[in-house]
Amino acid sequence: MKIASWNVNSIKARLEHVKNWLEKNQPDVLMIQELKGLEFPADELKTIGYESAAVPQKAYNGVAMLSRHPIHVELKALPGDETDEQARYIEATINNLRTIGIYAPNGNPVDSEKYPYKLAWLERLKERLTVLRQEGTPTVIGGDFNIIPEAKDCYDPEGWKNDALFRLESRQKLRAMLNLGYTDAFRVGNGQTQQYSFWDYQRGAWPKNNGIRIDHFLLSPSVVDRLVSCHIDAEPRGLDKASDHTPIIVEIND
DNA sequence: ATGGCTTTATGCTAAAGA
Repeated sequence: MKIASWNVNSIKARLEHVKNWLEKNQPDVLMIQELKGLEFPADELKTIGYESAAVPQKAYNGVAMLSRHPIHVELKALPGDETDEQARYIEATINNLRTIGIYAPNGNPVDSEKYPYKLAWLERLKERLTVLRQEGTPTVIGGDFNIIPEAKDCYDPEGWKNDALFRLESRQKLRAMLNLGYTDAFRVGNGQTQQYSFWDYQRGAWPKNNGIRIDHFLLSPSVVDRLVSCHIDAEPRGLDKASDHTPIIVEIND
């Protein structure tokens, strides 16, 4: 089973890229982040073989789950705060596997209310993952975590040390989730390699390879045992009118 | 350079992203 995640930075602007990538790579599941609008092209995706479930929001955020298999939606919001209206979470069951797609808050600037919102959101995510671990539910959680796990995941760790994506509090939230028993799938088979999933549109970040690794897959223990591979496909970042993120793909045995 | 691109909004400038 091949599961992918991609922050597309507007599904409307990136639909052709997404369709082309799906037809070439044929994943069983694609988690999409940053739909950036209320319209979702479910019919068009259906014509190329993908069911979909979307949690859209006007102008900002928005996540979706695409699958070649039936999707049973479990949750369309992250539990723990009824007042949170930002579309950042979708949880489903596909092929007896719990699949969760997330778009974690950015959190910048760190002296604004956005940073405590980010940390509180990540704490709620940790609480949800705790429940799933206690249940023993086989789980794959993927998406844009907006967290740089370690220095080797950033082209300039010193320059990023006070950014919300690399601040110690943000990294501690990710580590707390790993400490529940989840595994960063990318680091299982890629050793100490420096690979990135995001390159800024500005300052020639892509041609200079000034990237950061912020899109991740976390696997519960029984799913790690089935892990075949996890890789980042940088090719779509080089396309004309590209998203600033590129897909990450995890493959697990059936 | 507290933002050099890119996208959405019923726009003609602002907000958000990371």
